[in-house]
Amino acid sequence: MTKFYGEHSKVWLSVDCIIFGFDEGKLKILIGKRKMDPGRGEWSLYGGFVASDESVDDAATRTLYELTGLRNLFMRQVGAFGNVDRDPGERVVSIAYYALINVKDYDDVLRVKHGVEWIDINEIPQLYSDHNEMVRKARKMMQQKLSQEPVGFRLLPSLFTLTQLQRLYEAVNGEELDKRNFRKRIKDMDFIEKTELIDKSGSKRGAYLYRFNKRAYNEDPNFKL
Amino acid sequence: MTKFYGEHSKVWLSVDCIIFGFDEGKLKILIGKRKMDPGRGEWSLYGGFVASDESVDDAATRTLYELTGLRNLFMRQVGAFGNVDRDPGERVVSIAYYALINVKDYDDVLRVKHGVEWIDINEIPQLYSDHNEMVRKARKMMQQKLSQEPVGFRLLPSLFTLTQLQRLYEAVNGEELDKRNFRKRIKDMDFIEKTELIDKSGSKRGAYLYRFNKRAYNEDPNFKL
DNA sequence: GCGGTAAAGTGTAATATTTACACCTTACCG
DNA sequence: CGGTAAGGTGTAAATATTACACTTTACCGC
Repeated sequence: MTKFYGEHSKVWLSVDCIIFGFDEGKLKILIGKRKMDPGRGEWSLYGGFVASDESVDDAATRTLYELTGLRNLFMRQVGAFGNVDRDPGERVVSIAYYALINVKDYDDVLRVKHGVEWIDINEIPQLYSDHNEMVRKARKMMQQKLSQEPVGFRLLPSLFTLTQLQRLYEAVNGEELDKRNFRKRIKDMDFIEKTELIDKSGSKRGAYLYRFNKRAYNEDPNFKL
Repeated sequence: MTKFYGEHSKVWLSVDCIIFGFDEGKLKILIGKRKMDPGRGEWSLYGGFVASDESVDDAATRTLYELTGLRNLFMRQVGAFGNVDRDPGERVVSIAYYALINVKDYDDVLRVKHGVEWIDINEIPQLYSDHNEMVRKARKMMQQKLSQEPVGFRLLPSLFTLTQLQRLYEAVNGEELDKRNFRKRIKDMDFIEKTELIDKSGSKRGAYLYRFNKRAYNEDPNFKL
């Protein structure tokens, strides 16, 4: 047990998840009221402890699966949060991760069972411990990522309209975009493919549905939004 | 001790430092031969353990100070590295940090005492454990940071020539820049101030020395390089 | 003292990118 | 069958980026 590093002290390691979703034209994250001490009843990110036989990344993947029932989510590490007194109970260092999910993929029964809710990213209440800081950093990193790689699609259904895509980028960056300029850029990216399908839920006229072609992107990754 | 989280297991936490310096027109980092088991004799980053009474950031600051004798370095977290078997001895999760220092500020006696050397970032040998991965990620983050904020100056003396500054950005980004275009951009940034001082070490003619004015930058932060 | 040398310093034109902007189309609904 | 609300489309101006070459200066060696 203490073959090499016996003189040093150990800490508990946890993971906390910032799960982004896009719904009703708004960027949201999943938070819930904490069900255990310390901090019972406070708004909090969903998290869990890192077990001795799993990597930190695996712990995050497992925690995301526990909460959402979803696998193969887009997930990135936000960073380690390690202030001595960040957890009111004990010394716990937490590694934050963010993930992108399509809200429609999340079974609402499961959501209610875990007691979490989708809250507009601009209306996050005070959260347990340093979770607000985690959310801020996650949001910055996620904004950055979405402007450099075509991962925004992970927040949308596999078929989406250009207006949906535009609203998504507007919500993420907090600024309105010009419709014609936006569509001009989309046209330059051959891996955003127009289908023959039409969505009539958003308008009387109906809008063409598009799809992200990952294979085409890998061949010619000229993403720019 | 186990008031709340007794059923979960704890881990050792360490910090590892990627210390960037700029010398002889090259971007370098400090690495040394490991002096302890496991991994004795392998090339490695400099690191240390996180103590029970210090934050992870504080542990990194302390470790940087131990190695360099310098305080108030520019330092950023790279992330947590948490594979189960990343350390051949025990379960140790490590938080990597990168720092920027002016090579001239580092006392060479201290450097030799710790047995570390400046190695060209493009010629890093195989390192202990997952340290190569840490270096790769640190380099990417540092490139990104230098292109968005005026922190490159932390790698230079407080007075520097435009050629030095250009060589620095060339080394960081791995591509040559056009001298006239580069200087045009510098002229647009009022917080890069020309002094009346002249450096004659780099040329017969001598070049004007410039200085970064942090106050001026805070008032008008229009950095673009 | 003078020619060679090596880095410092300087401007303009062509090209590419980004921005601003307005009207017609379509299909449902009452 | 007129009103409505979202879908869809092109051009010109402004801005940003790139490419490019010669003069100046002071030291050094002869």
